[in-house]
Amino acid sequence: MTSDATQPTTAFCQHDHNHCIDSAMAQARHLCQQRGVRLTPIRQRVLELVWQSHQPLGAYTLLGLLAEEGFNSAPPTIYRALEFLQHEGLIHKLASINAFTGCCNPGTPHEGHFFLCLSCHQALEIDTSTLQHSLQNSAGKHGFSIAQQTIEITGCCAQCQSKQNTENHG
Amino acid sequence: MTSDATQPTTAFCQHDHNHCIDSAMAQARHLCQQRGVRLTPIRQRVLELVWQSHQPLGAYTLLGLLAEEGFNSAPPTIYRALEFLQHEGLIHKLASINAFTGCCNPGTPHEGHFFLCLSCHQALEIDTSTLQHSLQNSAGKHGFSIAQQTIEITGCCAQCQSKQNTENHG
DNA sequence: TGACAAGGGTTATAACGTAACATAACATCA
DNA sequence: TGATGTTATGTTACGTTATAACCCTTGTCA
Repeated sequence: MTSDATQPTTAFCQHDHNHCIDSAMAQARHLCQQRGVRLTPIRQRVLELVWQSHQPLGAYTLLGLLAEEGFNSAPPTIYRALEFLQHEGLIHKLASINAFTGCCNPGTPHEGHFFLCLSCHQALEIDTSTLQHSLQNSAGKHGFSIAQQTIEITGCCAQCQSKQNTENHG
Repeated sequence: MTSDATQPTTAFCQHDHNHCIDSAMAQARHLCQQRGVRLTPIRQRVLELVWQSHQPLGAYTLLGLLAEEGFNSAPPTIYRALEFLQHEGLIHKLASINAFTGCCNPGTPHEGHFFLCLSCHQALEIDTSTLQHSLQNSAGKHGFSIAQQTIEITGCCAQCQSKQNTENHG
């Protein structure tokens, strides 16, 4: 098995993640202002924490992180913040692992479709326009009207695969 | 909006469900025997209950049903049975609603892909070979090796849509 | 017949999520 | 300015989903 294929820049690749965070936060502030909704300190901090993590975070993990910073929060607080962020399209929930991750493209409304690496636990949001098409096609055949999509594919990312190959052959 | 399109026979249509259950149970018994694994009374009853229900069942609902029948079970019992049935490909778990549903085609290993109706709460397992193809394609581009797929599409089934139309216009 | 594996019983608890009510912060307008 | 309504957050309690850990029973087989 070779890994010569050129790969797009994704969560699975080395990159300046601080840049991602800054830009995501700026975009979030912009969108909220535009829409006349309030990105309060808690909401903002939750979004930052989600973005800072290299893997999707659970609600209670976030709760713990907030507690460390002096936010005196109980579960409802965090779930409200997460609900707000989801509603504004700033984060996605990963139902299969009960965790949340930042949305890479919050400007345009879309469903979150993900590859989840079982090894490094990172989530890669994928663009699936063709997949979308065949789903709509299938829905049409059954007369089904689509509301929301949960598409979460687990497996092993390219990085982890090559790591494992190195270990096995080294 | 018209609803003239011919539709396949699915969970969303009227049909003799007893026949479904019988045939599913027979197939399960056959598969387990073939594989040398034991379809014990509890496992068998759980599978039947899942099939008897017109909508996916949660673990604790199943627990309640078993309790009514004198099975003196606690959560671990039911989760073990569900794990077994999942492992043998006899049921699927719907992660987005924490519920379980019978697999329509347990002989051939495959992933469960579902339409979930938000109105009648029924689940329709769909065949998605084209979707499969575009997923594999996308995975290939990212060097991602797929293990397991969670594809759960919520919305409104044809039956419920036409019911709602009737109500609105009647 | 005793070692072993598999299945299930039992207790306890972890992890995830929400209802309901109280309070604080903010806006706005007489 | 302060009465009022709205939105956001704090707080308590509890509901729901899932698993860890340990033990006992039963069947199998050398």
